[in-house]
Amino acid sequence: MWGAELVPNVVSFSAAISACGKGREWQQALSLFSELRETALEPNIICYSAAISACEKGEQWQSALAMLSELQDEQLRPNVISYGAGVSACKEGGQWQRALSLLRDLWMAKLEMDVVILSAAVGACDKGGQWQWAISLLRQLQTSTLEQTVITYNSGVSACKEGGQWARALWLLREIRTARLEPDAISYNSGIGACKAEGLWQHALLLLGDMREARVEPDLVSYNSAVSSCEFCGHWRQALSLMRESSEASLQPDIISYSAVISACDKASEWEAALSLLGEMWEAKVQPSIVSYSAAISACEKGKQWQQSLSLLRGLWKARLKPNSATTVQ
DNA sequence: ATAGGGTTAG
Repeated sequence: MWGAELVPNVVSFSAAISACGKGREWQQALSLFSELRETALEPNIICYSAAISACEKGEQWQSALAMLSELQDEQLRPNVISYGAGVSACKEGGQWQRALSLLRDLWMAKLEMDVVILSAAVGACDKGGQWQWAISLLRQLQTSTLEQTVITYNSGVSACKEGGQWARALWLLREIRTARLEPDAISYNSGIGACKAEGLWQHALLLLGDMREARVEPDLVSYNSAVSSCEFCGHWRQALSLMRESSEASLQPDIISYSAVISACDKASEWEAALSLLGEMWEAKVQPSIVSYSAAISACEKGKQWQQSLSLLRGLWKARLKPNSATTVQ
């Protein structure tokens, strides 16, 4: 552009910054922004929003918020788009208080609230472990004139799950229908995930059944979540049988499926089953990870199979996976 | 002409 003696304007800078954001090149986006500052051009709200979004995609919540305050210093008014990118950046960084504070700013600026920014805020509460706030935001949505979406509910179910509020999670799952929306696989999967608590594996299985009945095909995440609830309860046979069931449903068990079942074996001190599953992974061309190895090693240790533990540790090294603190042989 | 934001599994 320079070579052709064409001078980029604010529009070209905005487009370029946005392109960097989409390509996950946040440093590049910010350096373009400082380049823009060195010209006689005045960055506008669109440039700023593109830069904030690039920070968000690069998980740089501090930079995103810095840009948001900088644009206000420049006497520019943030709009829903700038705030939306900011809330999302806070969500990624687990900064739920800051996300809520941006929501308040948006309200104070009398800007129109929308369902996506509210969902992002619910997501921030989810990540920040604030299920009460997540529910409170969801209630705000319900009493507003905004069109509700299943995604907001999904974030809410997930927040309850993260907060260990399984009954509330399942209650919200039911509320989706009350709101005349159709729960999708993610809704059910979050609900199944919420059943990872003492004695709740049967609930997880019931939800799998509910899904089929509602003609929402369980996917690998559904099965893996159910396996995980069995793992939590130490029901390794049930966990294994669920993994087999997923195969029959043409869903190839992946690294997460195997790791969860091997962890279930560990919990039940079933070292032989753990080892056999680890071997099966190789056959299925699923590369074991540090998680699967750790679980198998722990199972062997519980069974006092020191030789096996050592041999697995060596296998870990050979696979060039760094052992972590969970893989110590006493 | 140029900007954007939401959900699930080890």
